[in-house]
Amino acid sequence: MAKKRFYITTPIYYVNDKPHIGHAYTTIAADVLARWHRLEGDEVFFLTGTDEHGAKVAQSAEELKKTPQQLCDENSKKFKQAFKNLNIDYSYFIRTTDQRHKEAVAKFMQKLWKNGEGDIYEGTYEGLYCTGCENFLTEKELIDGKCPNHLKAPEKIKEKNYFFKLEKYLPQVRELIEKDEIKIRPEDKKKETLGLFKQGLEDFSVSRERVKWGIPLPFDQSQVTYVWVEALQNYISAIGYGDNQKEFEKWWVETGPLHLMAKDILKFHCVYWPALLLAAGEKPPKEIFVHGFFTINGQKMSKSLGNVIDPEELVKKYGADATRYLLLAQFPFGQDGDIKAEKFDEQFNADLANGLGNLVSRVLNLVVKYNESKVPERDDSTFFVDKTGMMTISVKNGIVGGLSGTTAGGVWYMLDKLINRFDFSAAIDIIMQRVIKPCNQVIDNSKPWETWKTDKASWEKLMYTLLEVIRHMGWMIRPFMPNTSDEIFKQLGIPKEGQKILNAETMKWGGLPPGTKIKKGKILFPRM
RNA sequence: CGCGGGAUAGAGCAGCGGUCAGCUCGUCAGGCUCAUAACCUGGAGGUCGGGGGUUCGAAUCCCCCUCCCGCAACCA
Repeated sequence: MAKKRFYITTPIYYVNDKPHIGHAYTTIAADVLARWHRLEGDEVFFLTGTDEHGAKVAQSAEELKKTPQQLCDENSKKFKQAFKNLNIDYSYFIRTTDQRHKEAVAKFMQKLWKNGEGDIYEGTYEGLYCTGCENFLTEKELIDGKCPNHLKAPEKIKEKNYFFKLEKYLPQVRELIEKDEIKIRPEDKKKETLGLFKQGLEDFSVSRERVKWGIPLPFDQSQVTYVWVEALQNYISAIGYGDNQKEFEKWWVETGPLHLMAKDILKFHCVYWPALLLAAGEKPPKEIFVHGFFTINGQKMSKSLGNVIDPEELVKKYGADATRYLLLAQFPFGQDGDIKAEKFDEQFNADLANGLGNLVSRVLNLVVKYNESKVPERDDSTFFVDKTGMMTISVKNGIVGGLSGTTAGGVWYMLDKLINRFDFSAAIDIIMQRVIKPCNQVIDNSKPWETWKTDKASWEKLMYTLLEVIRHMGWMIRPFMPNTSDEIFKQLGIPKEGQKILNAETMKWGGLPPGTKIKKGKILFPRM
């Protein structure tokens, strides 16, 4: 666990929509990674924010009789609030209407333009324009050749646009991806990206003439920068591009970003963005991780189907910690997965109430009942072996173990490996299978409710071990469930624990001082 | 042949060349009573979508087929 820097981003979310479960999912994952790295002592910059320009926002604002800026302010606030409710600890929340971002974009675009010598050229954009929407529509959006909102056929219109010479950079970007210098994960998403190259990619327009709500091109004020092109630049404007070279060097050049996102915006991030950066003379992103989509009860999540899950409802029902846990536990992070509302209740009860919560409760209760709430003396000579002969909880080497045949420290080792591989659901499973389950087994086999009377020495060994395992577990779940982690430490009587950093010292066996007065508190997760 | 993914116990998922194919939920039968009607033990339940091949050995690699799903400039 070397001390290093970690720069992680989520996409910035389009304010024309209120936060839904997908936004929450990506952001929670990013937060877990950020927290994990902070625990390891890394210096972390975790960026998220809102994307606020474009015709759609302007249009919605008009319908609501508001200025675009008003609408953006309101909706951006909703995202901030949603993230606060989910206990997201970002370093910086960028808004593309921030002055700083606008200036950075102007500088970036100017660099691409280079007084007409650069990689931007004038061209014509032709599309189907609906005067009602004041927007271009795609063929796909039309119903019977008509705009679905205004029920009339759009006109074919041409406008002057500036285009980016994407084709010039394609070979270079492709090579960078192939060599993993832009590391796209999971592997199948890398394949999918390379597939895009095979299918052919064309230069794309970077400006809009008719759209007013946006950032003007520095070299042609009559045009506004295409939202996507400008939005991508948040990743550099937020860390000082153009106005704080030192910070920019530190995070972009020396550290390099990990862009986290869902697969729908793969092309923008894996192709367009690196190409734009290269054209501007900047380093391409270091790593891009693309996760999957939800389906709800087997159906695609969409507003028109009305099956969108509001993260607020989940938080209201389960609390922030459990919501974070449940979302990440559903399926492997890199893949698509189906979500069913009943499954949340099911897993909440199984893992959190009956598993984690009940374990903490039963262990602390034994201490309250049979040892006057005091942590017993420590005894490292014991280790417990379950029926199959697997070493389940080992204090032999002073560290929590948990896997047959592996060295002590197995659980920590695996957790670190899995989280760094973005395999959150597997990491969660390790905690359930290798920590909580063995503890329950050991308790049942050892019958501490009898031995406190008949064999106090072995009772103490057992109980110290269990309490110390719970302390470790408090650390293990910390990135996923920070509040619960705090609460566990508090109940163990060591509230300061949560302020420490995870390292060889805190991970060592025996961090819980014997004699500590535990404070059995509220039930962590009341059953649904 | 547009690109990509998937098909494994009743349900949801892991495994991706080699211990009896695992886990969670459900189900059946026991046990325990410290705990949030919780926990523990055991059982039933799978010819790993179909066919062919490679291999000493395949759910795992290759080929073909069937069926689902996503993407192809709104949207995590």
